[in-house]
Amino acid sequence: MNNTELTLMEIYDKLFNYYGPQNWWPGDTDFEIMLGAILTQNTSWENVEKAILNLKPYLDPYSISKMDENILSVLIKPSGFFNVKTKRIKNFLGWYEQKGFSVNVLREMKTQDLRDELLSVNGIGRETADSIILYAVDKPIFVVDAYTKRLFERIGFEIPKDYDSIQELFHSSLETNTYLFNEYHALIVIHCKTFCKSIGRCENCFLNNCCNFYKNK
DNA sequence: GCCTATTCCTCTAGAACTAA
DNA sequence: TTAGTTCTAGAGGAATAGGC
Repeated sequence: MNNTELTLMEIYDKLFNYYGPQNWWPGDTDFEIMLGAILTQNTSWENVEKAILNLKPYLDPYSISKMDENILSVLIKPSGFFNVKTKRIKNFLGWYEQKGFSVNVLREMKTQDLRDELLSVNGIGRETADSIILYAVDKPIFVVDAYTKRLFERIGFEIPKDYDSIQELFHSSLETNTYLFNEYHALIVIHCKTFCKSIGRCENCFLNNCCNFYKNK
């Protein structure tokens, strides 16, 4: 149910036509993407890039898993929450080691099983788990974040409160396609950073003619 | 057991203020 | 008036505590 005449696919087309392909996630390796998914929690991507730059000489799971926690926390300091994130990275690597540090092992798992296992790791929540599954493991799962809720609520969709219900809304409305989910989430992020900020820049937004938030201003 | 509110910690954007 | 600096509120995901 929604209060807009547009479908989720039509909104995707509008975003894609305006911004073009985003080709996320910005990482050189699958492992870098996984780390980035943890480091980007509560932080802007610019600061994550600084932390990843510090980690570049050690960017393989073996090196990071052996690294002293104090050193790791210093290296990831630019991304904020460095003490918390150090523990989360170590927890994740403890789980990843059981998989032989192999992304191919993850690819062979059923998506739901993989997600359940990731969520059982202390420090990995829904958004982080889904980001890893979509962008590092290349499995089709829609990543929901605060931008997603804000954008579609403003447009006029009746967005459920809980994460899984929002995700189900997208899964049931869109083709199950890794590239589509990848691009859609990236486009939502860039749109919310450009126009649909907490204080919206609606006057210049190309979606304002179909946005309830703008019409009711 | 499930749901909600609070806490954690740091950065950023924007507002407010000061000095030239 | 402008430029530079300082201050403040808000954003962000996950864990945890507390209430139902």
